[in-house]
Amino acid sequence: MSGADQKASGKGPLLVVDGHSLAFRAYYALPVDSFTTSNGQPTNAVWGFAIMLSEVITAEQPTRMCVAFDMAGGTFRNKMMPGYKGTRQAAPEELLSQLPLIQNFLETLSVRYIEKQGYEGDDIIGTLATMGEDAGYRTLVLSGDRDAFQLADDHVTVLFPGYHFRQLKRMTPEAIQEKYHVSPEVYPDLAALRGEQSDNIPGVPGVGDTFAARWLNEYGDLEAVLDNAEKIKGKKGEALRKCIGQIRLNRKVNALVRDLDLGVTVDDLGFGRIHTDKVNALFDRLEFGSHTRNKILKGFNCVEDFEGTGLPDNSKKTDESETGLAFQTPKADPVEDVEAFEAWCREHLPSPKESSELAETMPDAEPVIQAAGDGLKAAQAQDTACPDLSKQSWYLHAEGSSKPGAAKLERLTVLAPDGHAIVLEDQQVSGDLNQALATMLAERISSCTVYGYKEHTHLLSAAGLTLPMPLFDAKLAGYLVEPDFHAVDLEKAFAHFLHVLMNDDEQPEVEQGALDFDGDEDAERDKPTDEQIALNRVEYVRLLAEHLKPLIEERRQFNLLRIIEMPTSTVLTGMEDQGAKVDLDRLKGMGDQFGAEAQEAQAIAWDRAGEEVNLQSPKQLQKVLFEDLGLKPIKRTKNGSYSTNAASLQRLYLTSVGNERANDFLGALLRHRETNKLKQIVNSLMETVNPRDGRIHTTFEQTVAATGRLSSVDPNLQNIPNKNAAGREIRSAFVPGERFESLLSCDYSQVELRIMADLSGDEALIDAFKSGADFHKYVASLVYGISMDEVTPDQRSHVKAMSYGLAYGLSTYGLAQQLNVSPAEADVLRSQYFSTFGKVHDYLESLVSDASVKGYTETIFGRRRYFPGLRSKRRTTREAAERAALNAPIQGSAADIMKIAMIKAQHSLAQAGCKSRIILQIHDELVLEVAHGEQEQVTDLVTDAMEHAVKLAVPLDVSTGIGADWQQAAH
DNA sequence: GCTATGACGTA
DNA sequence: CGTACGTCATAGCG
Repeated sequence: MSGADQKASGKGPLLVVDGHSLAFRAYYALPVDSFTTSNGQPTNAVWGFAIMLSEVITAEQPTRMCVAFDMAGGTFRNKMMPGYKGTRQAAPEELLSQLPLIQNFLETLSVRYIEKQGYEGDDIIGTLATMGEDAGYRTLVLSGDRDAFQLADDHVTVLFPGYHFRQLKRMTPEAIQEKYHVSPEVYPDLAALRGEQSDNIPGVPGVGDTFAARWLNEYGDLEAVLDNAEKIKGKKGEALRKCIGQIRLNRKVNALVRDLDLGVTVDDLGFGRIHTDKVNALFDRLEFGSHTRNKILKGFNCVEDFEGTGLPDNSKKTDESETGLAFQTPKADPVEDVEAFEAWCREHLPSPKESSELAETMPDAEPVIQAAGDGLKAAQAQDTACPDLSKQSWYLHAEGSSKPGAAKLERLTVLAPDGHAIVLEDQQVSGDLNQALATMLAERISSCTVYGYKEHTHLLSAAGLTLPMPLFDAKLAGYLVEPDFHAVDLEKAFAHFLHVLMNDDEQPEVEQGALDFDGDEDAERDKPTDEQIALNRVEYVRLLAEHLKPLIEERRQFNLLRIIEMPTSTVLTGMEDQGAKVDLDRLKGMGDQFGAEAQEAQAIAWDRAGEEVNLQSPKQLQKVLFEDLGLKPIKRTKNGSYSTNAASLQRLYLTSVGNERANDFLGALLRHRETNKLKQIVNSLMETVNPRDGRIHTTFEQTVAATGRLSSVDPNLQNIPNKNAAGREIRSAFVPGERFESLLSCDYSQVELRIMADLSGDEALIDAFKSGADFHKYVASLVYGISMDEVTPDQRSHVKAMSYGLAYGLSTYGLAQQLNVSPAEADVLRSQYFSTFGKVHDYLESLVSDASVKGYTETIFGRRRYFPGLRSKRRTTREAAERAALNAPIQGSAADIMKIAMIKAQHSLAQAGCKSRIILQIHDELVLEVAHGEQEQVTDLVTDAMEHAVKLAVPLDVSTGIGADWQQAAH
C-alpha cells in the first residue's frame, strides 16, 4: 500500500494499543524514584504510557483508537503452559498499582479500552487488527510484545519500543524481515524456537534468532523444521530434538486469536469528549507538572482547554517548545570570497560596537566573588541578567575533532540573529577567509553563543584562530541547569532539554506528518548532507541556548556561568594545550619492571592453582578460590557471585595460614593484582604520549561530575597512584619540559573541612583552624577532653577518619569498619565528636532536610544539584540520596573555590609575565610547570591565588613543594 | 562491534 | 553499610 492510497482512503489510521505491555515497558524504562508522588504512589508507568500515547497520536493522527488490557484470572494459555508469563504475574506492586490509574486516565479522555475474560490483550489486538483491515483502515499496533509482530502486513504496522523506550521502531513486514530474516507469518515460528525470556517461555537452549531463522529459511516453516530435526547436526540440533514438545506448545501459545467477539465495531472507536476537570483531578493526584500535562493533552488536541495549576515542574519549557517545536534547517547564504564574507557579517551579525556594548553589561568577577563571602543570598541578589540571545546573539558551531594536541577543524557554521547562516569548509577557514575570520571573532565574539567553548577553542586553534570568551556557552549552561544529566553530544543535549525525539539521522521528529506511514519512504529519504547537518546543529545550539537562558536566570546562575565556568574553560584549554611532559624512558623501565614482577607472581599462582587461570578474570578466580581450593567466601557482589576484591583476598590470605597451597596462591594473586595494575597504568600512559611533543594532553571534562568537580580523561591524570611507594614512583615520570626548570605542586589542606567550618559557623571548629596547630591533633584534644600532648596516635587517626567521613555521610558502621573497632566504640566517638562540634552536626542535618524540602542542594556560588531520590520510599535509595545530598554542597563548594583559584592563578601569572603554566588539577591540587628563575615568584603567586580565592570564616591553607619531577614536588 | 560487570586507581 | 570520578579486562551478546 502506498502513501497515496492512504490519502485516497480519506481517513486516519486505527491505533490499537497493548496496555499491559506498554505499561510494563514504561515501568522498567523509567526510574521509579523520579516518578513518585509525595504520598509514595509510583507514577512512572502512567507517565510513560501517557507520554507515549500522546506522542504517537501527535505523529500519526489516528481517527480511531482502542487500548487492550489483559484480565486477571489467566487465559487458555495458562492452562496449556502452567508457567506462562510467570515472570509477569510476579509484577511488582509498584507497577500493578498503576494499571487502574492508566485505565482511569483513558476514561477521562473517553478512550475505549477493552478487556476480555480468558483472553489476553494480544488477542484483542489481533482481533481489532482484523476488524480494522475489514473496515478498510490501516492499523497501527502499539505494543511492547513481540508476539504482535505476526500481525504486520501491508495494512498493519507494529510500533515497538526499542532500547530507548520512547524511540519507537516501525515494524513493517520489511523491517521484520530485515531484523529477523523471516516474514511476519513465520515470526511466531521463530519465537517458538527461540523462546521468550520475558514471558517465561523456554526456547531451544543455545538457539537465538540467528539459528532459528537459518533453520526456518532452510525448511520453510516450524513444522518442516521439526520434521527435519534429525538432519540438523551439532549441539544445537541435539538440543532441538530434545524439546520438540516444548516448541510445539510454544507455537500454540504464541498464536494470537483474531476473531473474538468484542461487541464493538471499529467505527465505535472514535475520540469522545475530554473530561477536562477529571483529567486535571487525576493529574493533580499524580502530581504531574504543567509541562507534562500540556504535553500529554496536546496529543489529544485540547491543550488550550488546560490551565496550569502552578505545581512545580522542573522541566519547564520555553514558549515555542510548549506550542510544538517548529524546527527548520536554516538556509545557508553563499560566500565565495573575503568581500562576500565581510559584507555578510556587516549585514547580518551584531556590529562590533553592539558586541562591545554587550560586553560592558557583563558582571565583574571581583565583586561577585567578594559578595559570596557574605553568603549565597548576597551573591545571588546581584546576579546579572543574561542578554536576550534571540535578538542580540549570533551562533558559532564548529565541526571536527577537538582532541587537545591533535585537534582538526572540518567545518564552521555561523548563524545570525535574523536566521541567515553561512557554512565554511576548513579550506576556507584555514585559507582565504582566515584573516577576515580572525578579525570577525576579535570584534564580535562578545555577542557570540557556542555549545562547548573549550572544544571550540581547540577546533579554531587548529585553524590558526584564537577564540576569546564568548557571551554564552550552552553546554556549560546545560550543565548548571541539570548537572546529573550527562550530554554525550549536542544532539543529545538538544533532545533532552527540549524534549524532542530524534530520528535515525539525529534530526528532530517534526510534529505533524513527519512520520510517513510507509516504511519504504523512510528508508528512501535522502541522508542529509554535511552542510545540512552543520546547519541543523547550529540551529540546535540556538534553540538550546534560548531554552536554557531563562532557566539560568531564574536560578540566578548567570554569574556562576560567566565568572566561574566560562573562565575555567579558558584555563583548562591552556592546560590541555600545554600537556604534561613525561620521561618515556623512565616509564618504559617501570613498565618492564612491573611486568616482570606481575609475571613472577602469576607463575607462582598458576603453580599453586594447578592450572593457568586468568588472574584478571573474577569469574575464573571464583572457581579456583571457592570451588577448587574450597575457601569460604567473605562477601557477595551485587549480582550474588562471590567477591574477589582485594579486601576479601586479604582476609582470605590471613585466615588461610594453615593451608599452604591456598595461602601461597592468595599471596601471589594479591601481588599480581597490584603490580599488574601498575603495569597497565604505565602502559596506558605511554600509549597516550603525543609523539609530536612527548607530552600527555589529557582532556579535562567540565560538565561530567555532578558536584561541580572536573574530571580527566584520555588519559585520566587525576588517578595516578599516590598511596603506595611503588605506585607513587609513576609520578616521577612526570617531568618539566625542555624550557622549564621544575614542577610545583600546591594543594589545599582540609578544604572540605574548612568549608564545613565556614558554612556551619561552628566556633570550636573555626577556632581549630584559626589556631594553626596540627588540626587533627587539636580536634582530638577537644573531642577527648585532653591536652594536645596527651593525644595518642590512635586517637588522632580515629578523629581524623571521623572528620573526613563527615562530608561523606559516613555511618557508624562504616566508621567502625574503617577503624577496626566495634560499632559501639565508633558510636561513642561519633557522639563525643558531635557534642564538641554541635553546629557541624546541626548543619549536616539541615543540609539533608533542606534538600528534602527544596529538592536540591546549593554550593556557596549557587551551583545546584537535584536529588529526586530523597523522596523515594525505598530506604536504601533514599539513604544513598541523603549521603550524596550531604556531600554535594561541600564537595561542590570546594570545586567552586578551586576553579576560582585556577582563574586567579592564571591571571596573576599572565600579569606578572611569567612563562610558568598550570598543567594539572587534581581536585585540591594544582601542578605547575615552572620556567627558569620563576620558582619563588610562581610559588608565591599561586599560593596567594589559592589562599585568597574566596574569603571564608577560616583561612584557606595551601602547602607547596617543588622538585625535578612530580614525585619530588610532593610535600 | 557493543554493553555490563568487577576490580581498582585518585581526591 | 561514605562521596565523586575513569579505565582496564573479561564475558556474553551479535
